[in-house]
Amino acid sequence: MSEPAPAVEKLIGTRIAERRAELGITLERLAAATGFSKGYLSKIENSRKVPPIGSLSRIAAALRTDITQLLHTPAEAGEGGGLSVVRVGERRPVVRGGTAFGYDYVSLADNRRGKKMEPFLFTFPSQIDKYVFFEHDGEEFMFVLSGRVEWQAGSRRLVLEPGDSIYFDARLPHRGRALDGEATAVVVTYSPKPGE
Amino acid sequence: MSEPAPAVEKLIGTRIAERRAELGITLERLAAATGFSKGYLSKIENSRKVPPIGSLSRIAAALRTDITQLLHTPAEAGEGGGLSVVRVGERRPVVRGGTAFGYDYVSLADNRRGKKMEPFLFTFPSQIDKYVFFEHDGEEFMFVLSGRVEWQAGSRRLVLEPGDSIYFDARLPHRGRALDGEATAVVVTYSPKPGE
DNA sequence: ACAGGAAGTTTCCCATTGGACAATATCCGT
DNA sequence: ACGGATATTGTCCAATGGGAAACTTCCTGT
Repeated sequence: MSEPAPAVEKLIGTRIAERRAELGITLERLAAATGFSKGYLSKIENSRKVPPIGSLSRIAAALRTDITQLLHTPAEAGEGGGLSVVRVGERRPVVRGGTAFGYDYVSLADNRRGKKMEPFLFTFPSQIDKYVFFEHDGEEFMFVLSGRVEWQAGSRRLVLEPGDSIYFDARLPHRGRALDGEATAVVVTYSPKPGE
Repeated sequence: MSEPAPAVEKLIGTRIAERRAELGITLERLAAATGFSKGYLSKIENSRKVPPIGSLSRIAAALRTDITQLLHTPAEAGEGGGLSVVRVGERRPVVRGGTAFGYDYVSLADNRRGKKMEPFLFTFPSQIDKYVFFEHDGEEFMFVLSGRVEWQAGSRRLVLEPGDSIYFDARLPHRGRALDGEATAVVVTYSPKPGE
């Protein structure tokens, strides 16, 4: 039986070793910090043992890193993936939602999975069908390109002019509309969930 | 010894269950896809068992997710403002870096911790001191406001005009410069690390 | 050159755990 | 109530996490 073994696990050891080198600390010090024996840690770094999640978490903490850093995806998403360009003329209106809530917006990146941020070009029309609040996990950034936008987030209500930007926790109920005529803005959202 | 144990592991099960619900597939189908028994998977979802990294990786693959998604530490810190506005006139040049590399850029959000995205207003000058590549963890989004920018990411080199945008894996070595005169762009970076 | 040591590796071993299997429980629709 | 799906739980053996300590290198001083 062949082991195709893309083996995320093989990398963990190297990552830990690299990180420890960065910090310039010895195996023994790491052992003291984590509570593991230096022998065990050595085996881990050389990929002879794979720690369970809990242990890896302790190690990550001792190395002042996040556990996800140590698990960093193997194949560096290389060509094809990794990059997406959207030209002015190539913008495609977002399928889901679209103009549904009275806003027009187009996606500024293709829909490849694993993306951490979701960029949109928003157009606030002069009239909005349903002026409702949005409230979702994650964080949101908006940069006003043109027009004036009245923005409400939480208890605050403010008017944003071109060039103004705002960053907020998307769990705050928020909504916005153009004050006179139309307004456009670049909006980037971050969402902890995979997406979809 | 008491176990303070914030236990990242408790969350894994829930994450998997949620993700499986999203996909609308049954335990049995997941069992078939992963090669594990449905009984075992059930225990995992209920946090009665914690899978080792390799197994978790297989599960993540079957759920068409990344392993890091399943381990992602939950929402930390809620309030404390949750909102920050930067007016056109109030932009402050970023301290670290600043014009160091030949680029001018100002932060478009204050430096509160825990922020997931980091928005900047970039100005590409006509002359750049050191035209070096950047390469860091995370992802990056750029929306060109004015001027023409020659951008290189990985092996690709392209010219972006106002309104064009690009999204890419920041591990790809990347750099950019204004083609004629000056150029400005909104740049938003996402970095998996807490900070620094 | 040799003695001391610090950092890292490997061997040996056992207590713990991963994970299959089958039985049981829960939730439908008819 | 009965059947058929899906989910949970108890049992149990093989696999593994992980410690203790011996064994390497590679210094640095005398």
